[in-house]
Amino acid sequence: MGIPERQVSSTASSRIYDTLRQDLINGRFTAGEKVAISALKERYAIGLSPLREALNRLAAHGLLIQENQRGFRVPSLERSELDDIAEMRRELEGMALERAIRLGDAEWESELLAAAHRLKRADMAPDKVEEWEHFHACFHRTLVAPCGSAWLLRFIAQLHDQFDRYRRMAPEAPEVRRVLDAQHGELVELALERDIKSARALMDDHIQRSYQVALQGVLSSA
Amino acid sequence: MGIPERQVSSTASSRIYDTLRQDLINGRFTAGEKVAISALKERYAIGLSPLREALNRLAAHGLLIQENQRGFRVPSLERSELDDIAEMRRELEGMALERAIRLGDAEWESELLAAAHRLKRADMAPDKVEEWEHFHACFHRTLVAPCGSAWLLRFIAQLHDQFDRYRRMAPEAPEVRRVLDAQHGELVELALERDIKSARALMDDHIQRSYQVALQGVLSSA
DNA sequence: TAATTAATAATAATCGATTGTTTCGGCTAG
DNA sequence: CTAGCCGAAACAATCGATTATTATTAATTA
Repeated sequence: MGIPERQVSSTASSRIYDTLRQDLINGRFTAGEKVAISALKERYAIGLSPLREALNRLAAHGLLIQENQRGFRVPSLERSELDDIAEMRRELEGMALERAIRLGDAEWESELLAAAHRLKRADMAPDKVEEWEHFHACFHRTLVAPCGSAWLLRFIAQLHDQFDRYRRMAPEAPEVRRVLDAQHGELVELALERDIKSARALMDDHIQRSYQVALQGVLSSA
Repeated sequence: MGIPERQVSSTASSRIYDTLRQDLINGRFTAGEKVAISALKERYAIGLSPLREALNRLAAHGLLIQENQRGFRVPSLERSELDDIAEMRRELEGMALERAIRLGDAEWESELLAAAHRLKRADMAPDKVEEWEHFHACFHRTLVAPCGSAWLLRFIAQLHDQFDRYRRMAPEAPEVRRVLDAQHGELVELALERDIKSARALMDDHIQRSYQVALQGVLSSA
């Protein structure tokens, strides 16, 4: 009753894919280590076939490295790669934000306000981090959603996954965190005012600061 | 010999992946149709497991659409999607070309000249199209190769796959083809002269013309 | 001793069979 | 007629076992 929901059915493949994706982003695997497939099989209590299908997908997304006849490895964390990812985020999210501000309608404004509010209210306490991360990802996705390009959004999502691998590895930086949180609100304001130039500049600064935080993770573990 | 050879071993998975990728790009599957897995199994004489792993990878790359419990479908060809892909190509390849011209060294210049020459000499006769396509892809890859961003190159490669699905569906246009071929040579000249502005403009025009050609494929089949 | 090869263990990849879900055609009730 | 409900057939997903390849260790030789 109620909603005639589609998408009720999932598969073991896609469930383990989601789980592994989260665990990879959250750094629950040591960077650079080889993935022991049969160990995963036990750890997640899943069959080999769906597991291997998920690993193949993750490799295609760049969250794993696949080498013929020798399985999968977790990509190592390299400063040069973080630089690349951050730089691409600046370029692509800047582009997307500009377009979103041009194309976004009233409905977008509402959803953006809602997403920002959810994020602001979310707690960052250790046991609530997952929830905060969810709202944070949602906010950034909503911000650029009406950019008009499915491919641009796809690339940005991929870059976020990569970036978060680094960010979550980094030590906390409360004072930067406060600035970043404030910027979320400011981004909404500028978006509503349709101030493209300032919004892009702020987004650039936002990513740059996040980058600085994430960088500590690479530097400390190197 | 200097280089220790790599990639000697392949797997059934990656072989069928390469084959299917080519066949999808070449339009050997009807756009929008459901993929009959067991039919592919026969057609390519391959087991279910490697086949499914390949399909999962292709879906992650955007060359197939995966729906839980109902297998895989070949994406349909939509004008709006072609517009998106072409626009993204303009943005990303323009960006990459600019950086490549800034960063490319003498070795790059040599490889670029070589790639352009191979392409020029390649025959476009029906039975040699595969070879021409190979050299064409190589040329464009070489052109932007030293841009310094692995992620940018990855995105561009993905867009090329998508774009080519449309282009190869389109009817031949010999007079546009001549212009496009000439532009390859001009792109090399401008790159060697390090004329960033003109090179970007020409690349933009090149993609725009290719887009016009590819568009005929969508319009005629619609 | 160091290098090379042979034997063995570990594990990645693949196969064949089974299970579970969706689709489709006919049937029935309203 | 038409909407809804079986049951059968088709097909996607998954499992358990097997094969092929790589990694490790021991043995052998220069």
